Amino acid sequence: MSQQRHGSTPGNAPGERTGAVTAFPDLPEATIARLPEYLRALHNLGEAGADTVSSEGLSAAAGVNSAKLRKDLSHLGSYGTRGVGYDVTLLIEQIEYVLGLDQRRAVCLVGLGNLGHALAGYDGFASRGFKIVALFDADASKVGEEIQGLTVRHIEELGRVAVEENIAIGVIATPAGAAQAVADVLVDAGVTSILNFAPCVLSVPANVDVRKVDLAIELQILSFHEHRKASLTALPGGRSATAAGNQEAVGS
Amino acid sequence: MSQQRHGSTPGNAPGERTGAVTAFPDLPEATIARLPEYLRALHNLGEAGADTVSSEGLSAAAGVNSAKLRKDLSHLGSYGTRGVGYDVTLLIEQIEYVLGLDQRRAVCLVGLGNLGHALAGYDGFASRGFKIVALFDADASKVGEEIQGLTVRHIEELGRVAVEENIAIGVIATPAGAAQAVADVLVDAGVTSILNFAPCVLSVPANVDVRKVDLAIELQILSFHEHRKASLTALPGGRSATAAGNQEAVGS
DNA sequence: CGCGATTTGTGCACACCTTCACAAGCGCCT
DNA sequence: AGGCGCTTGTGAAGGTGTGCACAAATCGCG
Repeated sequence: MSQQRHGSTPGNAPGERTGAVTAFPDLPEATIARLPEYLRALHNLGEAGADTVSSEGLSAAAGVNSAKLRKDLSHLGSYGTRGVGYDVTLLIEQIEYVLGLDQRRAVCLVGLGNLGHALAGYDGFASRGFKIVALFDADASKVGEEIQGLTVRHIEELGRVAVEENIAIGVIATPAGAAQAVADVLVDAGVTSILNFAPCVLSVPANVDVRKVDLAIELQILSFHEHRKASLTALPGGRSATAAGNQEAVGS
Repeated sequence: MSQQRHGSTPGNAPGERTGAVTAFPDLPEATIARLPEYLRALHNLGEAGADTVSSEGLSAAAGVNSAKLRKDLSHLGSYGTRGVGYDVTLLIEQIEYVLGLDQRRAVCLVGLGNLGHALAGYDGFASRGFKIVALFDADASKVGEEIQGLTVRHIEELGRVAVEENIAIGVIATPAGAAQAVADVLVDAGVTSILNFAPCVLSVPANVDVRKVDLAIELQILSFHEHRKASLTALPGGRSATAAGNQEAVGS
C-alpha cells in the first residue's frame, strides 16, 4: 500500500446477485487479498474429492486463522451451512464471481527480458482465467520473436492494439527507466489495472489500480529477519523447533 | 500474512550501534516492508547528486505519505536534522545496516523452470547485497546446465551444499507439488528464510520465515478491482482523471 | 546576536484488521 | 419429536497502522 487507498467503494445498491451483473459487497482490502488463496485451496480440495469443507479445514489449507476465514466469507454473504460447512463447488463459484474471474480478462505484457519471458510462459495465469493476448518490447531485436504462440510486437503498436483487443490489465516487466512511459501509454489506451514489476513508483490517474511486485524487496525483508535472528541467537538457545508457523504472504 | 505473525521481538538490549553487532530496534512489520523502497529512492537521489533530502522529497520518491516516512525513520533513531532534512549517504548506511544488507547473504535457488531461469538472471538481487551461490533442480535433464556462471546441481546435493556454503536464504521456484519437500530439506540444512514462489502453503518451524509471492494472486486482486470498477461505470461518469494516486505495493 | 523560515519528531484520534468467545442454526440419531 | 454435537456467523476487545497538526529544533541572514 502506498499513496492512497483503493477508494472505499461507496454505498452501492445491495440487492441479490440474481441476474448477472450489479450488486457489489464492500469488501475489505485484506479480505480480497486472501480470496485467491482460498480459491486455490478450494480447487485442491475439490480435486481431492471433497464436497464440503469446514472453516477449520479450509483455513488450514489456506494457512490462515479459521475465524478470519469465516469473517472473510461472511462478507460475501453466507454460503455455509451450520453444522456442516461450506459447499466446495458453490463457494468456488461465488469467489470466482466476486473476483470477476468468470469473465476471461485480456492481459498484455510489456518487456520481454528474463522476467518477461518467464511471465509469458507462466501457467498460473491461464488457469485462473487470464489470457495474455499481446507481447511488446522496445528492443527491435526482440520484435518478431515468437513466445508461447504469440509474436512480440514493437511497443509503438501498444496503444493501438490495447484499444483493439480491449485490454484491461497490463503487466510491466521493463527496466525501471522505461516503466513510467509504458504506464502512460497503457493508461491512454484505456487500461485500468497495472501489475508493475519494475522497481519504481508509477504515477497514474486515480481510476487506475497499480500493484507492485519487487522481488528484491522480498529478499530484503527476509534479510532483515535474518539479521534480527542473528542478533538474537547470542542470548537464547538456537533452534526453537516449534510446529508449523509464520507464513507471510504478499499482498496489501 | 498468514498463519502467524513474525514473533514480536522481545525486549532486546537497546544500547547504541557502537561496535558492530547487537542492539536492535523493535520495528513494526509495516515499516520494515517500506524500508527497501526508501532505500531504492535514496540510491536514485544519491546518484542524482543530492546530499540531503527532506521527508517531503523522499516520501514523494518512494510513493508514501511524508508523515509516515518520518515516523518510519524515527523508529530507527533520528538520523535527520530539523530545518535541513536527512543526509542521503548516512541514511542509506543506516537502512542497509538495519536490513542487514551490509553482510552479503548467500542465497540458493531451487527449481529452474521459466521463473527460476528469470530469477537466476535477475540483476536486482546482486545489486542489493544478495548472491546466488547455488542452483538446484530435480530434473536430470537440467542438471549440469550452466546459468549465469553457475552449474545446476541435482536436488540431492541441496542439503550438503546448503550447509557447506552456509546458506541462510532459499528461494523456491518449483511446482507446488515439490515445494514442501524442498522446504523440509532447506530447513534441515539450517536455512531460516524462504522465499516461496510456488502456489502452496509451506509448513515450517516457527524460527523459519517464509514469504510467499504468487503472481497469479496479484492478477486476481487486480481482476477484482476491474470487476468492481465495471459494475460502477454504469452509474457515475467514466474517466475521473484525477492526479497521481493509488499505488498498492506488495509486502505484508 | 536574535529572528524567522524550514523541517523533523511525535501525541493523538481514527480507521482497519485480527482474534476470541459464544449464541444461533443445522443435521443426525435415537 | 426431541435432544445433542457440530459448525457457522458475529459482537466485542485488543492491536496495528495511518495521518493530521503542532511543538521543538536547526540553520541562515540581517
